[in-house]
Amino acid sequence: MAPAIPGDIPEATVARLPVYLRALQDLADENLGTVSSERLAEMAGVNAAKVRKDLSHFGSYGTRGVGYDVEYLLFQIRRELGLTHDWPCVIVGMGNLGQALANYGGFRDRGFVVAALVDADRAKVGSTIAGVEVSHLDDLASLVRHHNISIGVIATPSPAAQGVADQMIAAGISSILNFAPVVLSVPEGISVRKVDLAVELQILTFYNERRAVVGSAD
Amino acid sequence: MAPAIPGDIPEATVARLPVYLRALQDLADENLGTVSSERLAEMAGVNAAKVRKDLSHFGSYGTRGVGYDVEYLLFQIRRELGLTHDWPCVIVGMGNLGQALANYGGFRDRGFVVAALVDADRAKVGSTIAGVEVSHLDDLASLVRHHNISIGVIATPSPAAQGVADQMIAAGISSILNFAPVVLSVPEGISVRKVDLAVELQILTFYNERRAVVGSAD
DNA sequence: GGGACTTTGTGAACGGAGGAACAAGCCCGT
DNA sequence: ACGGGCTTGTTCCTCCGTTCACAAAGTCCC
Ligand SMILES: NC(=O)c1ccc[n+]([C@@H]2O[C@H](COP(=O)([O-])OP(=O)(O)OC[C@H]3O[C@@H](n4cnc5c(N)ncnc54)[C@H](O)[C@@H]3O)[C@@H](O)[C@H]2O)c1
Ligand SMILES: NC(=O)c1ccc[n+]([C@@H]2O[C@H](COP(=O)([O-])OP(=O)(O)OC[C@H]3O[C@@H](n4cnc5c(N)ncnc54)[C@H](O)[C@@H]3O)[C@@H](O)[C@H]2O)c1
Repeated sequence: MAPAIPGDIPEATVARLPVYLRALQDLADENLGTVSSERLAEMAGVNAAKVRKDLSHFGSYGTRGVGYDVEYLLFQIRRELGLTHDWPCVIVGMGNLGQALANYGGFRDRGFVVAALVDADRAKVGSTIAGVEVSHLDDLASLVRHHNISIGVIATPSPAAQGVADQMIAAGISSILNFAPVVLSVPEGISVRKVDLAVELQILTFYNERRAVVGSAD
Repeated sequence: MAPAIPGDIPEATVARLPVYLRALQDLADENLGTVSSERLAEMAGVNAAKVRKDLSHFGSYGTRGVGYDVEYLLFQIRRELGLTHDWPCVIVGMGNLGQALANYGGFRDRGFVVAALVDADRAKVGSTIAGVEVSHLDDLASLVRHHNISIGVIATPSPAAQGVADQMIAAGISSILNFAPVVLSVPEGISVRKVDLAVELQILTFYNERRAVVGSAD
């Protein structure tokens, strides 16, 4: 899961940058010129010192006594995250989840363009979802090359996930977002992030159960 | 995001239990009687020592020289996670994502029963999704009481999320899984977990961009 | 029954992340 | 020009989590 050696930015910091980014976009929408680390921290749901330390990894973007320039900080974080250009993506597996993802406008808004949709089921190939035609898995490599895709989203059933990942990597994809509840094995240099909803729910039940026990002990 | 004081189990351990659980279920399906920490670690994608230390928090469930009894360990982890009984859930917001979630069989399989579906749009209320009738948001409290729901899933647009969360909490829900890209503020004692796909993608682009820079420097 | 082998459970070292606190630096009003 | 008041950038300390390494404990086979 942990991507190889990232440089010198702590992984925890990287994971927070998108949260700061979203908060800053809200501030920009309200035409706020500057923001203090305290306010930004509150919006992001973290500690103010953490915000300052995170941002200091990239240089001194703030002004003492004033705060951070919203627009400038937005630009810097976007640059750090590589969001200065769009990222073409391919979604593999156009079932329940794949279709919901394809129809979701929130990706496009943030610079993630659904360039291709892929399924192994010939019955689905040829149909159009969210304005994009569904291609067959066999064409994955040529789609990746043609659209210069570097991000792959896996929304297939679990048993197919590893095979799809292998094909993605063979085609040149280096970043994978995996929704199938399996641990993918990938070579060095490939980033994988996994979203597993059942895991999230199970973590919730752990604390729920604990609370019940502790609560009844009062 | 971090749930209050959980007892004495490290948060990181809790987050790994569901992963072990899934691996153990696979082993049980193959009729494997015992498993070593090393094999389990490999399946879960973690370090073997970590597996042993995690499991040791709950007592000595293994046998030296042999490993862990798969069935017994399954039972213990299920018990720890509070998965000995089903958990009724409510999904609020039956758009793209909400419908995909409602139709997803993987929840039911893991003991999460979609007991109620809710939307604010009167045009959607009354329709049936995955065998469950969609109710109006106004009926949330009575649904929660009637079905004894303790888990709420938020799949509404961002601006509605905080309001929905407040209503859930007022109705007695104590665990929330939030898909809207906002930081929810909730009182002490309420667990919230957030799934933000755009954040995941942005983390991937960070490392992708870095790799490109490092790669070209070779 | 005993010795070799396997694997757990845990003590200790290590590294990274979080938070408090403060000096340095900047703005503004006078 | 200068002092008062903010807010950053950073230092230091602490804590949590990871990993190594090994003794304890059990199995298996002869
Ligand atoms: N739907 C959800 O809300 C949800 C939630 C959590 C996790 N997931 C996970 O996401 C994955 C997809 O879920 P779903 O509900 O969309 O399933 P689904 O069965 O509705 O869709 C799966 C799709 O993948 C296609 N497919 C199968 N093998 C393929 C292959 N080798 N290459 C390309 N496409 C292939 C199928 O034709 C089908 O269209 C599953 O792993 C599931 O566990 C889904
Ligand atoms: N669709 C995806 O793949 C996806 C991916 C990532 C994140 N999200 C997030 O999930 C959320 C839902 O996305 P979507 O694509 O399903 O949106 P959508 O617009 O398709 O659906 C939203 C639904 O919520 C209902 N709703 C609005 N206000 C409500 C309220 N106060 N109470 C109850 N219901 C209400 C609407 O009637 C609608 O049915 C959004 O916050 C989105 O950012 C979605």
